[in-house]
Amino acid sequence: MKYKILENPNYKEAYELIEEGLVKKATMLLFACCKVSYEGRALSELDYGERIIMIKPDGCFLIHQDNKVDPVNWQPPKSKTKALIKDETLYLESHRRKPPELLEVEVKKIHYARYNLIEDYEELERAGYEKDMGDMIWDNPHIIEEGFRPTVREYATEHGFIDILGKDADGNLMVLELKARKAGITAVKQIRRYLTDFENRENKEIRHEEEKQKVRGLLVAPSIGDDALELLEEEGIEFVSVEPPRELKKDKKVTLDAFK
Amino acid sequence: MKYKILENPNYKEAYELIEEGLVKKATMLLFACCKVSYEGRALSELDYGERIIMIKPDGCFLIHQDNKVDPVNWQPPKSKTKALIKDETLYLESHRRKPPELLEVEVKKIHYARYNLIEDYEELERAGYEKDMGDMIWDNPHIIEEGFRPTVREYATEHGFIDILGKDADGNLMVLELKARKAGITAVKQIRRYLTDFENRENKEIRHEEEKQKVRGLLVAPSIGDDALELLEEEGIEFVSVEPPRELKKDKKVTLDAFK
DNA sequence: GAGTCCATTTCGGGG
DNA sequence: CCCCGAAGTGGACTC
Repeated sequence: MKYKILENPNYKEAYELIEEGLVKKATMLLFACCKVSYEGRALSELDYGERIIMIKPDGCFLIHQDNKVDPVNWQPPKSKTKALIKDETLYLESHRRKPPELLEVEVKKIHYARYNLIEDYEELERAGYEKDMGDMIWDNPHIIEEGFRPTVREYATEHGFIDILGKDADGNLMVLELKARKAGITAVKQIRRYLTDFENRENKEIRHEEEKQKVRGLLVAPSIGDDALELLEEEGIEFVSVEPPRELKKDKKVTLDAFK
Repeated sequence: MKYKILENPNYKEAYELIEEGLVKKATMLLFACCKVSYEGRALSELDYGERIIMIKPDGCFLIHQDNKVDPVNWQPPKSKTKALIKDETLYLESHRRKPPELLEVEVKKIHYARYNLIEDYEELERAGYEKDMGDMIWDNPHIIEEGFRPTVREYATEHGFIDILGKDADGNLMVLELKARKAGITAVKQIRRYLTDFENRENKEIRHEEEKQKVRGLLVAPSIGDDALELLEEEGIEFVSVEPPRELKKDKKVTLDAFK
């Protein structure tokens, strides 16, 4: 059987449904009045109230209140769920090994319980992220400026990775920091630190070869905040406005499929 | 009526339940085969598959696949949900004004729909966070060392806020950075920047008054990573091991209630 | 396994 | 309203 549903089951019926759902690696949905305690990376208690509990076949355990996007308590994938009865009361436990974390649910009244073997073979197609911007600029460097030639992506410095490193038409080094959303002051500081690192390295390794080579810092983002703009100008860093690409791979596939 | 439940409703019945649930500001739970598209801060598409949809009275709209803690698509609180029928098909839309974001769900088959007016008046009680650590140290400064006197919390510097500022028994300034979890290299760098800021200010404003006053940087965390420890020793910053307090306010309340 | 960084981060607090 | 920073961040990717 691919699913089972119970309305207002008693604790024993609910227990059996949950055990069955766990064995079948089904997705479970409970609506119940419960009390929750968590101990692990932190510690929490939640007194009795009606909540929605979701248990997924990957081991996720979610408890949702009637507000917020995030669950009030949860366990991540690969956690082990157990159901048990003690003193005529149903308890649920979700246990994580590393780091050790335990979520305990005391179920006072269960209004609804179901499990389903869910059929979903699709994955989310996304666009408009920093990585997409990087891809686009790598393939179309003229977006930044004519003559720009990107050479390295994710170039490692002491303080982190430079998104794109390259040279301009005059052979000057260019350090590009990409942001898919409005850039803030932190992004400017980030570039400044990269530049410092890079210029230090410059002085040590390359300066003697190409004395007049400059290092240009560029912040590439759809827009920039006022305070960030101020700091950027002080620091002599440049800003280039680029929108993150809003094209799904699926759309590209369609184009490619046209050749078949 | 405080709830309504439908098994395998047709698109029209489901539509009516959802409309009713929206009017009553109920919490809704749908299990349906659907296709999802999102456009807003980013862009995404998700082809047909069975998912769990949760609509909360605060305007949250969640779509969960059968894995992961996070929903595959969502809208935050205060979003406006609409249901509509077009070509004998049920559509759900969740719209956010600022920033403009739209989530569209085309419902191919609805297996289950319910709404409930949820009764939950409890809030999560938590402990073991950075703020709790700050409270504890503020109230019990000897945890750091004998003679330590905290003076300011969240002291503003150019690069951010110093968690706790104070003086030691000899009158030296102490800059405390708190971490509720294992401290990494970033925490050490953070302190180093605070110290730089602070010493600059020192030189300008205070140095002439108290020439021999030192500034001590302290990283306060339950533990520290190897690489972070190395940098910390190089920088002459001190490490103090403190576990975040694991006591819930409720426990304190119980103590207080004993006086009534 | 640990470290690093992005995210439609979410969420809460302060100005 | 925006800005800032913590979070049981989660999740993907690299080493």
